[in-house]
Amino acid sequence: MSQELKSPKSNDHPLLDRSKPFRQSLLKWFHVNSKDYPWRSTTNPYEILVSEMMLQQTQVVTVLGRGYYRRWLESFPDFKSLAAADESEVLRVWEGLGYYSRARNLHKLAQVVVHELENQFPSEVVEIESLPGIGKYTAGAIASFAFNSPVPAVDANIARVIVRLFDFQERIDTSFGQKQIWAWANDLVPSSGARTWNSALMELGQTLCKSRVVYCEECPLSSCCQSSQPLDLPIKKSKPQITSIDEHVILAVSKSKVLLEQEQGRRRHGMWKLPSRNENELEGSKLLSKQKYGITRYKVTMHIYKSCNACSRENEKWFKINSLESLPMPSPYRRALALINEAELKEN
DNA sequence: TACCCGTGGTT
DNA sequence: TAACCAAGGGT
Repeated sequence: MSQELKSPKSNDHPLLDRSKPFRQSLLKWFHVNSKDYPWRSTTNPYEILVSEMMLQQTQVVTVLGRGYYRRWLESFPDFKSLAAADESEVLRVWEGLGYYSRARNLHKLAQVVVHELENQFPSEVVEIESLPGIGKYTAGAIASFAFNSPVPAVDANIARVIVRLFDFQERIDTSFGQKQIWAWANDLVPSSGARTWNSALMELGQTLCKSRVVYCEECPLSSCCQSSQPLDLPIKKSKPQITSIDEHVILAVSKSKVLLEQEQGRRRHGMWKLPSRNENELEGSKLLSKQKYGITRYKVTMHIYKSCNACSRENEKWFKINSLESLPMPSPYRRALALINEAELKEN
């Protein structure tokens, strides 16, 4: 193969020859422009872990602006309280953030820390990565942010910055591409001050070196950036096409109770939803509403029918309407339940 | 490796 | 406005 890993450590790259002023330039910029996130003002591994799990594939504005981070720490302030909680309660606090396996993994992780590690979160990046729900990025992030360990942590922001800095003209969503980026990140990270370094690199990607907009005039690294067309990088395989599908569910209300079904599969496992029915069972049922929502690569049209004589099937259960708030429920069904008032009126 | 997993902000 | 995509990880 023509794909050879470039090794900046061997000083064969012009960028690394100037590594010292290069670093100082970024750190100076960060000192002036860094944002005041709550997870940046702590070195508590638990609080940093929670932020990293929440921020996977999720924007800062969602985690902070919609109160998820604050509510989580109020509900589960430490490993012990999280380990002791019911999964249902854990999912309820996570509700609306999506990718619910993150919450279940975080729950499991807390139980491992409390019951197997004597409530002591590991400081070695290899041990951190062995915990449930923790991959290479999150392990590096926690090791550097909480313990200031000199390790890289490559998220989408840092990958984009590095790829443009070195003008890497190959796909990054391959094992080779990933190895190259991590090798560069590893060579860039300073032996002391990794916490600030990784934060700075990340924030550069978040604010100036963005995916579809760049502000090179303001960038502290513009003088050593190798890319002439930054918006063409990084190179990835195009995303799969969106498929439209239909979903048929019932809103069954009786005696101030509503019938719900608990998800069993890999998707939204353990959460409650409006029960699914085959379309042919619903002939004659009144269609209350059609609501669209997206999930992964699907655009779903949810058809909601009023059901007058539904019976509970496997994994289905009646809940008092005034108890629904404590159940974990995916957002589309939470919205659909607003129809209850309307449905009840028609029942009476 | 390719695909799966949610949701909502941004362009 | 629809497409893009965000502090990724698991299988």
